[in-house]
Amino acid sequence: MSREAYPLSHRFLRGRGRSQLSADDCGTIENLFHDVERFTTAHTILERGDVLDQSTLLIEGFVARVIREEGKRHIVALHVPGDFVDLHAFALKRLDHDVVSIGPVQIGYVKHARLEALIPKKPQLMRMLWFSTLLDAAIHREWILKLEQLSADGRLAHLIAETWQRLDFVGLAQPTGFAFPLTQAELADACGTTPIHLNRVVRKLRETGVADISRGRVSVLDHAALKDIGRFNTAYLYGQGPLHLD
Amino acid sequence: MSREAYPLSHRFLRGRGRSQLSADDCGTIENLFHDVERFTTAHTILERGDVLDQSTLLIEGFVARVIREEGKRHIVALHVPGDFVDLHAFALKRLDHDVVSIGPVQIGYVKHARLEALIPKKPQLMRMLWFSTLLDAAIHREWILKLEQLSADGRLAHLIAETWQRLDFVGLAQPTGFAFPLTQAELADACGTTPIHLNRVVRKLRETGVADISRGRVSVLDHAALKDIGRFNTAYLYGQGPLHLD
DNA sequence: CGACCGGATAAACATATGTTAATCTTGAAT
DNA sequence: ATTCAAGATTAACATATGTTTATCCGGTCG
Repeated sequence: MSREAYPLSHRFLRGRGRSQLSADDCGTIENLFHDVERFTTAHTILERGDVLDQSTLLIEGFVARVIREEGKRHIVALHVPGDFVDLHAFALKRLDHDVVSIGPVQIGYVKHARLEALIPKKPQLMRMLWFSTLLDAAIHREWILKLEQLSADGRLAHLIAETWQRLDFVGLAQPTGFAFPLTQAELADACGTTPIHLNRVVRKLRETGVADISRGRVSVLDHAALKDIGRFNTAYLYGQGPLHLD
Repeated sequence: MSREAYPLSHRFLRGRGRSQLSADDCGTIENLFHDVERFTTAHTILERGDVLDQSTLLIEGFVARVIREEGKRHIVALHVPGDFVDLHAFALKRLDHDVVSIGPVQIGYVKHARLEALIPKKPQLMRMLWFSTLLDAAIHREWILKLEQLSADGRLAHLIAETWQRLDFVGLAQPTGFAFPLTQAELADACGTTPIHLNRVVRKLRETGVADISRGRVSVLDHAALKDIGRFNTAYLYGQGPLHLD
């Protein structure tokens, strides 16, 4: 149904207030995209400093927002299908970070001029677009909290719990876990630690029967323990209705 | 001039694109606020979970966005005069964190209904409001980066450099430093470390002649060293024009 | 003037994490 | 099947940071 009707955008805000969009709005969004692109391998989609006249919707796969400094890579955000990855560029115009694909991805492009034209015509839709950028900011704040509060094992547990929940919003989580193509080095970049130490943590989670991360897949074995270690509370994701997981 | 004309809002977006607001827009903003409040002492202005029908502009002083967990306080954002502290509540409706005053503050309140009414009438103004929430998100990302990348001395140096720059945008920085009422315990909450360790760092910055933090004031002695220690690059603040500092 | 209190400073020790260097697995390519 | 490269794992050691406890300092109030 919605999946067939909106092949590009059916996951946008799913589980987080998509129902507040009218069928008309959903159609408007679906038709915004003038181009769709696929990458099968790791690829830098957008570069820091780029001045943009378009924004990017993630349709399939994972992308990360990355800042490189002194030979190191730091992941400051991770996106799942349905996320409007750099809608913020609509107002900011230039990027303060790179956007890179992790594993195979499919993305859609919208010209800012087309968004511009919607402001007076579709105020409710614009509010939902604004809302989606604020969800990103709420996730940013939670990452700040987890980095201030938790040590490496808590950070990894939190990342897993958050990603599982976000994938569940858009129908891509299984009860046993989820597909997740990040390498340990990339997980370390997202947790603010080193690959060596992250490996210690991965093994510890495995040995304690909490979760198993291997071959591009996360298997969650003890959800309660995972949420406890990561101090994960779903409120900041602003999900609607009952959650499938738990 | 603008200070007298807009006593509440003259600092909003100053140094960051305020010039893109028409005189009409500036007047509209100034007249949005139905109430102004002062607190002379530490005070919880808004609480996590609150459902809001209004948002808050910081007119004078400092406020922090705080998350309390397990007896500890974590500062996930810090605001300076001119910041629309919780404009994001306009779209999110409920808060995922507390907002607390640090030292004496003055704040103004706008009803969401009044903002709502502006969407169709003042599209350019709405875009600037959206823009201001995206600036917050850019700062969030930089905090994530600094927490992932830097150890405690770098984090503190970065916080000082960032705050100095943001205060300079709104005309509240001096060439020698700035008034900053955070205690060492609060600085620790903002840097993700303990008061004891933060004290070590404060002393080190003092002993090495980089900066002196005492009696509610930051004195910057060696700006180049400070920026270097904190890996501070101002680009993410999206300031306009030449910078006074440096 | 003295007492008091929040904040700052300090020492000693335990632990998480970083660093360097190597080795081991695994899956893809030939 | 063999080779190869990328990723994962391990060990040994150095260091930053956390923890606990105590002392010191400076302003405020009686």
